[in-house]
Amino acid sequence: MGRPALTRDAVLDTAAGLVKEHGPAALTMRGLAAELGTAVTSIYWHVGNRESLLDALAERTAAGLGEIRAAGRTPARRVVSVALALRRHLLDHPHLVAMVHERGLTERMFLPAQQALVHEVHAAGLRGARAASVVRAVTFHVVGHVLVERARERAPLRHPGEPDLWDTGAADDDPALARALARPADPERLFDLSVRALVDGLLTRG
Amino acid sequence: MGRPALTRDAVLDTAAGLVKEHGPAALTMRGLAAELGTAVTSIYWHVGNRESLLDALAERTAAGLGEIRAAGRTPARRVVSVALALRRHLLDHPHLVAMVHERGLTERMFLPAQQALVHEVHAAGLRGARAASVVRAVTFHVVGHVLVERARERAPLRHPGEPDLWDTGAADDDPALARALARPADPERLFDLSVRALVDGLLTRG
DNA sequence: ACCTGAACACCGTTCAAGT
DNA sequence: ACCTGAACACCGTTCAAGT
Repeated sequence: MGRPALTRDAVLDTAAGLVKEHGPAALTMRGLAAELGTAVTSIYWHVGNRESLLDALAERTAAGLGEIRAAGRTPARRVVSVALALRRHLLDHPHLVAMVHERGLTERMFLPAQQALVHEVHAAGLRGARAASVVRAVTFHVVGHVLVERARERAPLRHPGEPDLWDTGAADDDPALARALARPADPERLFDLSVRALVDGLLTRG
Repeated sequence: MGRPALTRDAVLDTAAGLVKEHGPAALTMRGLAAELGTAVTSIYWHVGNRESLLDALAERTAAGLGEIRAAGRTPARRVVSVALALRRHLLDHPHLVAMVHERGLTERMFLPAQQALVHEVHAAGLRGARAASVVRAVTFHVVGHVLVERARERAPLRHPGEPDLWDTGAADDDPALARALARPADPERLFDLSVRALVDGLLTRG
């Protein structure tokens, strides 16, 4: 009767739930204790302090990214498909990924994806340090792009007068460009364009 | 005599100093008041609350990025040179830039750089929405790359057993690749490689 | 071994009161 | 118009005490 015994895993589970829903900033020790139905201080016995709780959570999340399968006919397309899948996954778990990222564990998290990329890059005829750089460049690009996207989402409402910085002759004689830059970017299309360009550039260089 | 009158600008100045040195998390209202030699509550009269103080600080920093000059002979090289300069600037002011980024003001901050990029992309013969996408892809890439770099710096000491995930046959028959991926990335070289590839890819596409 | 409440040193913020 | 101290509702963390 009463609550089931409090375990380290139970603490991590409900902590993960809170972070997934409201972000790491919303995870307080007292709130977590309330959710668990225990005293705050019990948590400390099981997981140390808040910092190591978040560390453990990040480890867990980093380990949770499963296999990623490439799709497409050419190596370039297959690499791009991995990048797209990776981006999808990151966007689907924004809070948890942010936590992993802040703790510098992103690289470990991406190990399965990197193995898939290695395979494709080999198929494209690259080997050794050269191939490694390509794999890394692609993962950096994906993570970076998603981070920038997410920052844009968080952006406050546009400040008055900002969009038309591009209208007022800043882009001299190219009104179509001015209009395009005055509009918010379409992250989906932008990502597609840039990974394709990046991968093409990486795979075709001497 | 005594302290010079407390002004909104004085508050922002010393707040900027604290953030620049120790990061936004280290900026407390009480600590700021102590630094200013006033009561905590005086700050509230001048800048509202902590959140709007950080907003104002971000605005300020975003406006502070000056002109960026391109260098090099071909348009591609000139675009790359802008990207390199941008990265330099971001790495030189990590805390302030993080603040701007978290508030989604990065795009505004990069307006001068984007204007330089527009010029070069025009020189490369691209116009309109196509040119706009190239400009955006490059800025996204730069910001994203720097964000990933900075996360890697923050990374804790490597966990035991992690580096050799690549040694133990994960990268089948390419030991040079395995060695390269087991080593930490060289961000300088990686950035150079990836912007060049990206810009090449973007400028040569039909 | 596990859980607890009390206590400490911090936060940001409000408010009534001063000049 | 500007500055103040007291007070409130929060934090994370430690510790002695319970079972």
